[in-house]
Amino acid sequence: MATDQPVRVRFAPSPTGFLHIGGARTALFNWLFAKHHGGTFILRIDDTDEARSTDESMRGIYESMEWLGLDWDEGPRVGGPHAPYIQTERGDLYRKYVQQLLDTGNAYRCYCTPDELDQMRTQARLEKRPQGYPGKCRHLTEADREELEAEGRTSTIRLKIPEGAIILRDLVLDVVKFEAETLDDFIIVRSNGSPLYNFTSIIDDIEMGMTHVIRGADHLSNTPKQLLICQALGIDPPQCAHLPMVLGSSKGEKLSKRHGATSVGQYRDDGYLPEALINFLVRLGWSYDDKEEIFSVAELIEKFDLDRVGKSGSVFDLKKLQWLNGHYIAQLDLSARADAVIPFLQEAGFLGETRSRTWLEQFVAAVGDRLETLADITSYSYFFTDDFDYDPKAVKKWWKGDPAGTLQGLRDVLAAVEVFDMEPVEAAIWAHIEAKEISRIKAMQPLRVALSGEAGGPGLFDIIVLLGKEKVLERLDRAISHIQEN
RNA sequence: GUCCCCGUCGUCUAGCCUGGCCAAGGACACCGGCCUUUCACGCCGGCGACACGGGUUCAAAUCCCGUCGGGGACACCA
Repeated sequence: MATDQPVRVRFAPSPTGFLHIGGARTALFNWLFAKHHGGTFILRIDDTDEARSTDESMRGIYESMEWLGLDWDEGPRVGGPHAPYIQTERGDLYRKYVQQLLDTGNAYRCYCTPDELDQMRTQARLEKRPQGYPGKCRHLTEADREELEAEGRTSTIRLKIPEGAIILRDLVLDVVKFEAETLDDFIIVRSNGSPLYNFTSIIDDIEMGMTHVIRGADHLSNTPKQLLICQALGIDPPQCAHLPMVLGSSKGEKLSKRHGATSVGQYRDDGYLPEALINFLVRLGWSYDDKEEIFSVAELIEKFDLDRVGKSGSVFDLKKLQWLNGHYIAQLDLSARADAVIPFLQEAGFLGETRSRTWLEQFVAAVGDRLETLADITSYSYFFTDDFDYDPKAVKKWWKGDPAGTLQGLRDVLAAVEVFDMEPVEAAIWAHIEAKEISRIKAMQPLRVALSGEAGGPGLFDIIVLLGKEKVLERLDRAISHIQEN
């Protein structure tokens, strides 16, 4: 537990699915911790469950981490002094530790079959006894073993749990005490010879020189087991820090699909910016002070540390993510914002006809800070298509009195504007309004509804200029006849 | 059931270690107002919490005990 050593931390997902929000938060905390302390951030793939692990998941995880900007100093694709970083590729590296455990009497072979184990568990449950392994094969003699093996039985290897208390000094939770007797002799090697997570994970942590293990609180009950393995091996374990859970609702449930999107990739596809997600995620369990809410990655690297991580679980609040996202989108300069928004416009089929880069940037500028997600850009469809309806509420409120007459007046004025630029258009409309002695709003809003179908949105002159003279007159004619027909 | 963790506004949290500065601060959301050609932004204001019960103390959100509530883990999953 040499805390004066250079920090080495890891994120060790199992590739059984996409990168989950909770996993991303864990990865982020590890990454920030490493960066803050000038240490090394390692990505390791804990895929000892070969049945559930897929290459696709692995690629998805890399991709999501790269998108978030969580680059790893050692790990798959980049290599490193402890390569390979994929557990199933680490061969029989674990074997010598198993042998040592066996030789020192800290582990033993168990010949119970899964069926027998299952029965014991069911029985224990019925009798309301602890459901852990009762230690049946713990005291087998050499002769017993030979007999069992002669029957053709294969064996798993279990760790022999000693007596006494296990004291965990957690960087987040402080001191947590476990009684060894409440743990059972758990399996560290399957009957087919492959090692299990609780074993490989801590062995790799040691092999790879991790100074800290920062992971979700859902791993807390694994920790005493791993500590015991270290103890049996006579090795100093890394420092632990258990992060509070990310919850899905105020009911305290673990975040799941029921509460909305749970994968990092989904948020990317929904139009969230990585910097917004990072900022949001970091505040789930970590705070800096009683004021600051918005942090750039650089600031986080400077400010993040484990001592300001809280203990209680936090609910994923989409509203707050949206607010942050809106903030970061507004932060983007015009060109970057246009770039960011293009894929979403394409996806919606709005960029079919050629639009000039200039037009696009003017459009994005007109939309301004009205976006909470990049995908929100598609709600401004009337800039791209004539296929829109008049919002009934907008119609009711703004097409009152003699709307057709009002619009006709505006149409005539606009038709007379030669150069359809902002200044002349604006001047013409102002002049018309003054001449007619009507209030601005009573001319502007009906016009807005006619051009966009809506009562809100970007500046009206922006809309007019962006649409162009032809479109504007066309839509005015359409609105006028619509009004007359209804 | 057993073991472990957690418990401040609806939500994220500051404060808790080192009791008094807290008739509990900020942020999101919500509500109202201002700004404005609309919407949004922004600004101003409002609503709103120490789970409960004991104890210690001159004084408790802060320390102690208990209760209740929530969660996690109890696999030849990770």
